[in-house]
Amino acid sequence: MTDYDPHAYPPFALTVDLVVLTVRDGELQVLLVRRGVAPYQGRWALPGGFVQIDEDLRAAAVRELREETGLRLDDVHLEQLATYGAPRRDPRMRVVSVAWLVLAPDLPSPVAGTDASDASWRPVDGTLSSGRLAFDHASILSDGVERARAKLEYSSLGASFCDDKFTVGELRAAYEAVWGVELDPRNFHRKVTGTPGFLVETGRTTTRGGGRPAMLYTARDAALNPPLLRG
Amino acid sequence: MTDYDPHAYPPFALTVDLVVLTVRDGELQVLLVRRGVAPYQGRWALPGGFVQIDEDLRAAAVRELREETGLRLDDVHLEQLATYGAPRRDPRMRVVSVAWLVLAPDLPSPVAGTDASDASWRPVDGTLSSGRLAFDHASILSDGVERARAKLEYSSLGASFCDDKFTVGELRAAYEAVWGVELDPRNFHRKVTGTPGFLVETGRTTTRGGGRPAMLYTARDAALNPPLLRG
DNA sequence: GCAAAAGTGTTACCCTTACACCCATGT
DNA sequence: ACATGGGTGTAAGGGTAACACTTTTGC
Repeated sequence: MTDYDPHAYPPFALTVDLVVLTVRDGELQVLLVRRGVAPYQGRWALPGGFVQIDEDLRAAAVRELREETGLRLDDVHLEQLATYGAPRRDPRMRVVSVAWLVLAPDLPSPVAGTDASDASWRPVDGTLSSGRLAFDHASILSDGVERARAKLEYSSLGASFCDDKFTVGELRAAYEAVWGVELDPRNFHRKVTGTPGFLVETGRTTTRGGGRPAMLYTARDAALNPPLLRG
Repeated sequence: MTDYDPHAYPPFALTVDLVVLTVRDGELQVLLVRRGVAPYQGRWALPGGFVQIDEDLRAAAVRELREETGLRLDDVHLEQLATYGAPRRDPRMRVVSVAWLVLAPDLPSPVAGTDASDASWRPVDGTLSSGRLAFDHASILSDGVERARAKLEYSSLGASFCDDKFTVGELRAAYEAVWGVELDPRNFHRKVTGTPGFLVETGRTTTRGGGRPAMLYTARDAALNPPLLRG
């Protein structure tokens, strides 16, 4: 960082944009809002908004997540994706946007408590191929999907697409939707249950989905992340 | 992105910071500049500077790379790392910084054409353990090193630490320095030469380093990236 | 009983690892 | 001749992929 004249630095507008991914109806979907004003009026866009001047970047992402999607941080995985700042990406003024990747389970009440006038889940494939998103959001979405696909290979993030308690079959369905492939149920089961630190048995089983009762798992061992002090 | 009042958005100062890594003397080193003014006067910091109001983010990183380190984009690998924007990360005002990761070969003229008053290569290990970098630059450096170590596992980026033409032994030395491990020369050779699209033989050999002449390779096949139109 | 999904066993294959061994140069 | 690093051969072990088979439910 170099010296500077505190009265002469150029001012930038700063936003956060959210790539909120989930698995619905067996396919990867993204949460989009419809723009009510120009530019790109009527077009679909990623949810997002301006960062407040005393607000942490992650806090801004969490706030927009709550305001525009009704999701809470406890429910989802949130990580920084990248920052987009081409000079003309917003035709009105210089806006730099820090994009965040959110992986969310399929929610019982889709997009509850939404701030935006019109928000809905849309299939990622059709959205990207139609090329009709506002601003550079198609590029951001593409990067987010690529990141999600890559991270599922070397992390336990796939569980972020599942509910609190889930079966191995439900987890496999999430992977199949994100990657667009079919996985062998037997080998997938052995792999995820055999990887230490990935799944934790709850001791409970379920028959939702039919067939033989399946063990329910959680993604992390709650005992390893105790709720701070307990008394 | 939501609606906004174009006269009411909060203004942010925007900088780029560079994590420039190289391998020197068999260890991973980072390029640091010494701050001449408060705050953190006299402390080491990452090179960087303000983004101009009509400048692309990557262009700002490339400009700072040239101004502060004398490196050209042709010589190095450059990728966005992450964006840091904690409200008090700069005690004077709200500054958000887009950090970039640069992987550079060990240069014959170290840090030529430097803009900063005092710049030098410093071992990463000692720098991180001393905890004396300005601002949140220790955190940025730590993230950059982690990214570099991770990417070497599933990409051919290790060659970014080598000169234009290099031997398998030189490439192995780069991996050993970044990871801090010893690799079996025989198996390493088989692996990198056997991975399609990683190395391209030049047909030339060298005896620098002693021993039997070693084949010289380049990282990419120039024929696959033709200089646009040629005829 | 039958369909459906869960879960186990088994085997072939591939990639990694460890290390014996040979090659081609400088001194 | 010898040291030095380059490069090949080979065999053991671990993980993956393919698939036969058993288990336990709902209907």
